[in-house]
Amino acid sequence: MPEGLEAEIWRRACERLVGRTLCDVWVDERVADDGFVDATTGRSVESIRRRGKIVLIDTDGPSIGLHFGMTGRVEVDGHAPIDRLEYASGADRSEWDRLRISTQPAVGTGPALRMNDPRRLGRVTLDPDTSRLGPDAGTVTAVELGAAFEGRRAAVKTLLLDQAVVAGLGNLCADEILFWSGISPHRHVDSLTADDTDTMARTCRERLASMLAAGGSTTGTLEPGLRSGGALCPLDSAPLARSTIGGRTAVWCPVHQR
DNA sequence: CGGCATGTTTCGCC
DNA sequence: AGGCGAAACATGCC
Repeated sequence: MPEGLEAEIWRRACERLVGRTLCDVWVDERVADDGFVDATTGRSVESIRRRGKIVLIDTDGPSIGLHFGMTGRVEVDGHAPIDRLEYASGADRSEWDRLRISTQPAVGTGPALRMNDPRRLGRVTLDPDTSRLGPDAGTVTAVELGAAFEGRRAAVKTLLLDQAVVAGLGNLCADEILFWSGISPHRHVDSLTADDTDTMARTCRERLASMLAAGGSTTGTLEPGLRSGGALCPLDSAPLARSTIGGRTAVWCPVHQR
């Protein structure tokens, strides 16, 4: 699940931690920065932010960075804002827990913040470096997108997934943006017109807002059920195409995406 | 068993 | 020098 939209859903859930003190911190040391427990225990939570796909929990000490990899998810006060992970195990085993933090005051039993990640590609960091992230996909402007593409030649799909170009897009949202922009994922950015980048930036803002309201990156028109093969384009009923671009599977409509 | 999965980093090759 | 593609990482599921 974890694209920028899921990070935003979890950021909102984490806001209820503001004002509390972190009193009991446990972390899987294989996914955390050295000294994480000592640096965070006893700190109080001041604010929650998000940059791209990273949730930042600001304390009166360091900021905690949560990155979710492919299968990470979060529970706050025992509540999971997103309970079913696409392309991940439906199980929820405690041995896959990577972070557990109890707070004072506590709400209910169990940890106030819990991150569970079967595949262990997620990371828990101290003061994560977000300086290389591009503009957020949810608010990106045509000017910003044009500037980010300047001097680049790679396939547009590859650049949309590059967090230094635009921050927050994952494989599903990138395909969704291209689908509604009418642009093939194979197009190289040096062939895009000003109209193309304008359409893409506007589509980013509109579709991401709509998908966030609907529940995240699986709620697009190009929903996961259409990605397996043999599905038809919801716009013109042409068979959808699949190919590998930038190491990821792209799904698109060869008829209306050019 | 082989292949694939909402992600990032690293390593060579231009 | 820096962009680019493939491989690596780690684990579960179909």
